[in-house]
Amino acid sequence: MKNPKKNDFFEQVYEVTKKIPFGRVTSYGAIARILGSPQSSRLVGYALNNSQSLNNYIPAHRVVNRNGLLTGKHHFGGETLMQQLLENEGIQVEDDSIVDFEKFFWDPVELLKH
DNA sequence: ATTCTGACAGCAA
DNA sequence: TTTGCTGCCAGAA
Repeated sequence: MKNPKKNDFFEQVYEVTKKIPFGRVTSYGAIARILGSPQSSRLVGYALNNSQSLNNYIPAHRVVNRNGLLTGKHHFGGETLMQQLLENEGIQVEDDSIVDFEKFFWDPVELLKH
């Protein structure tokens, strides 16, 4: 995934998101950071939004903001769909916020070290 | 070509 | 502690 010049930013976001382990979550900022643009976190959310129209399965529900808040839940159709997806993976969600967020947080930087 | 818009993050009040 | 403003950068219009 180290090919910043030819790969689309969006595509890189998808790749990282797909590699989020089951039952783990990460943040928009973490993804932006791993792509070399720590301040493009907004673009990450923008990309995930676009990903819904793709055929690829992208676990976008595993991406939340830095506080573990389900800021993008409204883009999952229902009001509780995103939450249910997370709970289905064993992640507790309370008041649109992930319980023990730090505990489930997965930093994409893990991909770089083999 | 120019303007507007975010599924964010950081910092100032 | 909570609320609000600002920077960011790639698409869409």
